[in-house]
Amino acid sequence: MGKKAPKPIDLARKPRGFPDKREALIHAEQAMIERITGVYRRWGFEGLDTGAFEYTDALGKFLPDEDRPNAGVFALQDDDDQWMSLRYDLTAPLARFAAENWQTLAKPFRRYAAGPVWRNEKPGPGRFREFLQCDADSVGAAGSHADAEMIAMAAEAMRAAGAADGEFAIRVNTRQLLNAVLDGVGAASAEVRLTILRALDKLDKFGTSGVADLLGAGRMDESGDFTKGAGLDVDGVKRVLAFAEAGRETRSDTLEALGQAVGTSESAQTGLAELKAISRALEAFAAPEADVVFDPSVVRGLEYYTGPVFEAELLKETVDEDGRTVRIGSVGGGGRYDDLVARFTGQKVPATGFSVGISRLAAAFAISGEIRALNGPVVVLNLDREDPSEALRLASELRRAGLRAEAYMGSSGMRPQMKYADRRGAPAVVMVGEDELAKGVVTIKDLKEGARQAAAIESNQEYREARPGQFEAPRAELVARVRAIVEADQ
RNA sequence: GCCGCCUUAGCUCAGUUGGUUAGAGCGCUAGAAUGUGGAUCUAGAGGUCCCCUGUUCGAUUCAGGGAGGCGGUACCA
Repeated sequence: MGKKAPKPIDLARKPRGFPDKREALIHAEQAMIERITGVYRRWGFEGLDTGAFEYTDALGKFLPDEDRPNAGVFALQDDDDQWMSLRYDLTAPLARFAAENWQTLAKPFRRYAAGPVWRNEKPGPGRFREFLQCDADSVGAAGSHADAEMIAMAAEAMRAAGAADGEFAIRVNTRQLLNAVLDGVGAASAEVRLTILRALDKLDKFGTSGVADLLGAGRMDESGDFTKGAGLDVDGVKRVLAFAEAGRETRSDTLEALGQAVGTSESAQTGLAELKAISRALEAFAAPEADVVFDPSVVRGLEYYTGPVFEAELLKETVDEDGRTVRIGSVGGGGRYDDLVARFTGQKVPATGFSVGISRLAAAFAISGEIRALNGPVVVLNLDREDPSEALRLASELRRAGLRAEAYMGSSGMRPQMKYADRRGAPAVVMVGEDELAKGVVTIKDLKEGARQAAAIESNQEYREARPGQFEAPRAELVARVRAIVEADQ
């Protein structure tokens, strides 16, 4: 009795979709944000941060008097019983800010923002309930050249985030053309129109036959679950598919193909004119042809987009450590939302914007093993358990010279201290014991070099005598010798 | 939400056709090694076999229910 540890009171567990992030991931995400906001700033956008919470009605949907105020968003009631929600994107808070400060802003108001957003949805690979977005928006900018600017800048942001030639594409479409097609097949009810749009959006996922099923009777997924379709007849399915698959290699070829697939209605003409204007502007921006494609199957969210819509897709295949291909797909998106600010001001304000999903992009890089562990600090071993002063002094000296260094703060002996340095990824270890103090030297061990040399050593005895990677240096040379190791290691 | 699969040591997983002491590899701790990380050898610690109820002389194993995880699908402003 009494030997076992007491039973824990609480389980250490974490809600799904709220990821813990270790150093390598934190650095990767922050570097990505810095590079992308760098692009936004260079294009003339200014920073604006807003708080995590907004009043629920300011976010537009999910009113607090509905049955489930928390569906989709995380909501709670303030002291005065008003419902507040954690922001689910950075665009809705921007619309609120722009409306509140409209009189004092230089128009168009061009701002960028980066930060966490929250969605109360089921998480999946690369999908979280708390994740980082990095946005740019122009509020008060009408005209296709403003949309084209977003698109060209999105491509540049993707490159800045680390996607190389051919590893991503910005896929562009416009709501006007989608409306033309819906009208063309006589889809009158909102329900059927929604179902058709959702089916279209899945072209890259399910292919032609899967989308044909969804446009017609319905589709069975691989677990046996059935999704009801839009109920179009054979001719209707054919016409929608002909439109969806009008995408061609080049933007001008796609425009030509679309001209035939989309008819002559007013919205068809408007949509084609939008894409043509975007195409012209993209050439002026010198956006590489392969970066931006026109793709009629792009739909995006159904709530607030009113004109051009676009999506940043990671084309590079992401393979996890078990060799399985993980589907990442869209890592960003945007479009024109001319009605969002009008909710607050009553007056129509044209706006267009773009958002990069930092967390998903970083997750994609992490899954395929591209995020490397960072070097740890130089560790100064503490060999005098009675008085650690010498170790503290040496570590301070290294820090003052700008090196990342720490004195060992635990209570273990030398072997565990070496092990600790190894597991921290320390480039070097500094040792000063009685011998060194007496001789006025420091012992420095280059851990990476040591491991390299030790790989060739067979016997224990030889290993013990070799002390690979280790050398003595005059105390005065401490900083210079350690710096040489650290710098060689980067 | 709906569908499928899964849950045994810190991790990855064997196994028990219902039976007495439930295993491996990795990791961890200690030692070989008298101030020295990785590799090597030796020893050791570590378990509510997810939870509840039922069937049974007996349940980690069977049945029902629940929870959690993974995947698909729906939704995704």
